[in-house]
Amino acid sequence: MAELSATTGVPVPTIKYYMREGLLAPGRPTGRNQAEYDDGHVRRLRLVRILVEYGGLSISVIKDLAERLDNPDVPLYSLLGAAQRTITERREATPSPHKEKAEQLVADLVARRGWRWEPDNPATRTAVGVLTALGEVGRQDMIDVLDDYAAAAERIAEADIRVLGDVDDRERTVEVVVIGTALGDPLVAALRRLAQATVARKSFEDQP
Amino acid sequence: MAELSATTGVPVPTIKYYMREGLLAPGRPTGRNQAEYDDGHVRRLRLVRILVEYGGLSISVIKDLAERLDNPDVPLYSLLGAAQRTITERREATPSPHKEKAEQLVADLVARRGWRWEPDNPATRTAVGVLTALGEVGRQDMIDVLDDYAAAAERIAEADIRVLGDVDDRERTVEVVVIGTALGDPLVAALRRLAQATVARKSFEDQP
DNA sequence: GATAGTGGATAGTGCTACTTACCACTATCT
DNA sequence: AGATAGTGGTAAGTAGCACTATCCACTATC
Repeated sequence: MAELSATTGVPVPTIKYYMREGLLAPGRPTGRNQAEYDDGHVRRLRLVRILVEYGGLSISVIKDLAERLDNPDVPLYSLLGAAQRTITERREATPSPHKEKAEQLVADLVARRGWRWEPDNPATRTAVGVLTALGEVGRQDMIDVLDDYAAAAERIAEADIRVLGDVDDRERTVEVVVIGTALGDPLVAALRRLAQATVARKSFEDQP
Repeated sequence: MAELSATTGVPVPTIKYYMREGLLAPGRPTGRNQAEYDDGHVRRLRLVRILVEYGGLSISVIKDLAERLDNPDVPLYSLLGAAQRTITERREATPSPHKEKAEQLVADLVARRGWRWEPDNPATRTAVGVLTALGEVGRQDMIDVLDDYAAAAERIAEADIRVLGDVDDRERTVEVVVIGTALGDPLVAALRRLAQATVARKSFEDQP
């Protein structure tokens, strides 16, 4: 276990805690108080750390994900959907006229883009929630650029799926979805900031 | 105060708490135990709630933001930068060969896109951190689509700046930056998921 | 044979974002 | 005019989370 801790940089008590919580399978026992950990443990531990650190996922969500990953009866396609759904946090907006407008906006956008309309998808709810909030603070201008956001999102999604196409075995596929979803978000956010800094400077220099 | 609570949906004790923490200015006193709250209070309270709920910002970060917003001596450009930086969380990666590669990747990307190279920008650090993590779990394939991500990010940033160009007064400008940054991230993330669902289905149907 | 480490369990920690409880006082309803 | 609910202000308490510390009997290793 000391070795597992050393190669991943995760403290031993934390590893124990993850095992207790079911995020990490126990090692193969080689004696009364000895167990062996293999490469799978290292991979899983790294995955957990990444999801916690960059994805900001809670331990219970990761546990849920880990359980599905470890259960061979769960078919791949449902795993992919579940992974996506689990990672996305639900954000209900309280009913209001703004919410209805927001729902219409999302429905129209989805139709315009030829996307699937999935009202129960947490991503749909989050989009509605964000647009509701924008409506409530009167930021119509931000709602107006929604199509640009959507086009950009589609481009990202295409890249995501391209990556997925290259992967064959089950464990890896799910790993890519989980990591890609959890790490892609902060990555896009970071790149957005970097681009903003440049674009902003450009347009402020033009008219200072 | 009951009215303030009713129009925003924030419980009275929470409003008191926010005032104590300096996120919200006290009302104009009209008597020994009575005060008046105006539209500015409603706006600010909504802003705080949005940043907490969708932006996932901590109270102390929001306090920092609120202080700058309320201080007329802080020039606009520094406020914009501060807002961006405050909202972005820092994510240091521990030194490793992967980290060096990641730094090189980001530097190259920035150069390729003609962006400004800002090594101390938390967004740069986050990008490096994410790429380091990807390297550590051996997800080279995800690193390969970085340019698509960057192109999409640039498109989003352009939309962001376009919105900003339409705003004139100080308080509103900062509000747009803060809200746009804090709400844009989850919005993009949600749209990405929606697009993924469609794109994935398309490519899985082709080869089931 | 001393020391450090093991798997396993329970209890404790530090942090954050609120909530509760209390105060003296006052607006408002009846 | 008296009961009731609400006010601003403050101090103390709470719930949840992600660990972290302590303890245990035991064992591998120096």
